[in-house]
Amino acid sequence: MELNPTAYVILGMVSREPRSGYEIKALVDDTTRFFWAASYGQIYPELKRLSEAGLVEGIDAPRGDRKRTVYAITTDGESELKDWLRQPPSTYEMREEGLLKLFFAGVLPREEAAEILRSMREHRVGLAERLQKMEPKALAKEDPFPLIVLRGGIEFNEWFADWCERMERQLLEPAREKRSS
Amino acid sequence: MELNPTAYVILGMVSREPRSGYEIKALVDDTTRFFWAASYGQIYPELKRLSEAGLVEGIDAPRGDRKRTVYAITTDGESELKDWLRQPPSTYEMREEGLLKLFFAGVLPREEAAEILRSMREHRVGLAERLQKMEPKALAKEDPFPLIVLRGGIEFNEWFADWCERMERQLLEPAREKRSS
DNA sequence: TGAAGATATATCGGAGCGATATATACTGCA
DNA sequence: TGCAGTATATATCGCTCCGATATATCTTCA
Repeated sequence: MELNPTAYVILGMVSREPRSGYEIKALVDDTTRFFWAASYGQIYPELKRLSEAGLVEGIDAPRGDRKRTVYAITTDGESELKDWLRQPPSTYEMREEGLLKLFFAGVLPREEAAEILRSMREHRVGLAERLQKMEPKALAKEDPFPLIVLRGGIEFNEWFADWCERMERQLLEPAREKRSS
Repeated sequence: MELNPTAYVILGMVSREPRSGYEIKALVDDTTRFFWAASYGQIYPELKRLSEAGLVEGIDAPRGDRKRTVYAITTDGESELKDWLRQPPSTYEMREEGLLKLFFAGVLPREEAAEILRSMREHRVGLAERLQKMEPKALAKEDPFPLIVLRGGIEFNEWFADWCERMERQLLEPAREKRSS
């Protein structure tokens, strides 16, 4: 079975209980978005494909007169999800405009280069706080893994913020030798 | 001036000396790729646009009979680059299949969930080593910023590897209470 | 009653990325 | 000398992804 990672996000999101495309999107935006996003343009077509492949099953679940389809994982879908979880992860990407700017910061005066690090730090501090506010919700669930991942995110952002602070200090400190570890 | 970040990668890469599209691509693959990639399909069209906008200047620089164009930054290009560097960074993305798998690892037995963390750790250790091998080259340049960024990458991967190790231990350690900070 | 916001599905355009096509030039070695 | 393999150089295609938006119905509450 050849599925893209987005398909597995969906399988994972419906693996505990059936959900609509809209609910999946909202859940993704609230949880995995920080390391794996998904848009409507991916979710709805993918739900159709997964349904045709027999990995999920669409169930009519209207709310009032507005029609609504929730998708439940099938036994085939479950084993597909588990097979994927057992493979070593293969996709790792990062896009960080801050690091890019820092990389080219040699064309700026030192003080302006330090400003890049200040912006980066501020952003990471804010992110860590935002994630911290999500902890109670994750703590309330019985599945411990979302909480582990969330705490990893918090720790990562705190590490990053700290690194920015240290690099800023190093940059502004009265230059002795040019560089030393 | 409305430019995408890739355009600024190019401006940055030609800001010290003129380079061909091929050289820019090779440089990106050797340096910024870990936090900002660029493909031929972006670079060559973008060089044309930047040239038309007067931010870079194409110069014929054939090697033997094979034609070749190197691009030099113009004064307009320089101030455009600096303006961009002075804006706070706005793009931050991460795609980490490992964290995604960990997020859903609750459907697996504990030992198999720990295996995800082992794969992730192994990958990060390898990455840190790869980056470490690039240090001498970065140290040889007089611009300190690529070195700072490189060392940040090393430290990040080491932090990540360490986190994976700690989480694996926590996962396998004789479960007392379900969770505690 | 009616405006605002939430739920629900669908689709479009643009950007990014990997892969590949096409040529020429250099390098090593049989 | 021949030639195979690799490096240089430019160009392009198809796919995925993402943000934005369109459309419609439902709920809330002033």
